[in-house]
Amino acid sequence: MQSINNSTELNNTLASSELQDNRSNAPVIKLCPHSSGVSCGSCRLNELCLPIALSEGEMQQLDDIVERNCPYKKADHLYRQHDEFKSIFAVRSGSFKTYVLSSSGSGRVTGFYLPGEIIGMDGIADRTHANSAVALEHASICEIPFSQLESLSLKLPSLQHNFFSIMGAEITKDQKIHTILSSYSAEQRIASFLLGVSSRYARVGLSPTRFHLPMTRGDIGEYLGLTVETVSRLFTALQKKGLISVDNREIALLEKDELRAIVGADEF
Amino acid sequence: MQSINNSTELNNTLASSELQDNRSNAPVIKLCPHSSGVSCGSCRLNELCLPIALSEGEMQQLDDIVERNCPYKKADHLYRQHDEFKSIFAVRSGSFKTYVLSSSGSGRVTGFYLPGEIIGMDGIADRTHANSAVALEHASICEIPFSQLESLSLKLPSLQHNFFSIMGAEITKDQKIHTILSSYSAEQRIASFLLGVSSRYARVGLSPTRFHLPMTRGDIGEYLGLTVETVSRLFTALQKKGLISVDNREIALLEKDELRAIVGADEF
DNA sequence: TCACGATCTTGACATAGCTCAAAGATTATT
DNA sequence: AATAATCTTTGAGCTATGTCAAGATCGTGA
Repeated sequence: MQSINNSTELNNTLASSELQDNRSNAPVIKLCPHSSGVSCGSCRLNELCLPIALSEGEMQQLDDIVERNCPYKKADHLYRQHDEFKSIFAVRSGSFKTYVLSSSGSGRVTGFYLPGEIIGMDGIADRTHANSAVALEHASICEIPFSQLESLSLKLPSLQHNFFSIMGAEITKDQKIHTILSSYSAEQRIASFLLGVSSRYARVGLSPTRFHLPMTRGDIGEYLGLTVETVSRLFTALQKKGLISVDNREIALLEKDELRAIVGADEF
Repeated sequence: MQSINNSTELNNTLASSELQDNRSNAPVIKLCPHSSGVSCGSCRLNELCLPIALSEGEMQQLDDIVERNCPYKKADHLYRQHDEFKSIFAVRSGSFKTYVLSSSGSGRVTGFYLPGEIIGMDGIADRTHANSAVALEHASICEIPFSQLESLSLKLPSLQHNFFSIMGAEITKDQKIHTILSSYSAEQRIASFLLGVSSRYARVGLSPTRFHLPMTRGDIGEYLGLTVETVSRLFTALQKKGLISVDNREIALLEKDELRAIVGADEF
């Protein structure tokens, strides 16, 4: 079966320079040097990320505080619940989920993060992460130490403005999920979820109609307040209706308008 | 029946000076003068609001951009969905709810805002309010024009820091509701909601065990993803168990520990 | 390559919470 | 004070989704 995964494509494209650099540096001392040829200025995501509309000089100053870490592999944690909050992270490639462990053991997924999106803002208020964040696949990130971001934001009005916007977008997104969880049927939740992933892939230049889901059905269920079984059944049902095609985690949206109709217009 | 409402007390205390000023100014031109004797420095909420830890001089600069508006009466809108975003608002007294109108007519409540809390951050990202905000009772607010807040934040590091924290707290709060909606039973949602309201009243110095709910059962239901009937039944059930006492909207939490046990420890 | 664990699917059944309905209580309006 | 409108409670039955169970499939590491 031929893969229609385009998330992995992006992943490779963006992370390859680092991966190669690291592999060729024989003596393992510092695997992920700060200067691995990647900079905000050269990053294809820079128009979607923190540096939007920054001048060359401003971007350079931001570059100086960004730490570009080793690639993460599946199941590696970026941080864990209750860890001290130090940085926020921009996803460069791959994907992450955030989750909380309920006292009853079972975790609940609170978010998925794709390239160009920012993780870690749950720790800003009380300096402690309220979630854990874990890679869903090979992934790379840019780490931005928060105290330095604050200092730099005082000097660069555009940066402060961008960060306010990014936090505002997170708030708007979370409130939208609130509405979804409090009033949508299972079918509406799944349709809305697929359309949401679609537009987030579109944002980074990937296909909005054919994509790979990096998360399990179980993750999706936890995120949407449904069980694995319900998620699975609905994928099957939407496929039978001809609105999507499902091949394991490869999804194609065949009838976007009908999906939109399911969630009830005024969205997407 | 004697009222155990203490929200109204706070309401009166905080808003009285303005109310009186306005009534005594015969010619109705500008009902709510900027200088009505209230300032951040003299506000009893200043330790919970934007000015936390600001110096005298800094607070004065913040004061200069704050607009203290006419009191709002029940059902008055602060802003409506799709309105241009211009300001954020600090609740000085009374309470508000935010809601979205689904295309199918019925609204969904996305939040409740009590004294000392900030409304309007849903508009920061795309300069348009994603919610409507409406007063649940007589209420007064401080309006902070966002562009001026941004400018001032560049000059006052503590103010920038506070606002980042406030936005971060909103994000953390929204993610917690996500967990509640995606995994709690109706009884857990109600218990969690009551404990949440309790600690928010405690924060502003009111009783955490006896309080008035400014919202209807219907509002609570929309907020928690339940129907009015379920909310009503659960209030009755919790009262029968002796955990709370309910007299219309006057609530007393009789067994907080048992309520905490219902939601499952590690909260509140 | 094989085998094991994780993930996914499907079925049968159970139930929490929804819907519909109607009456009582509270609040707002005239 | 009377009336209307809104809000709240309670009951009875229904249904969407959860639970439990069993197989099928996929991916991974030996």
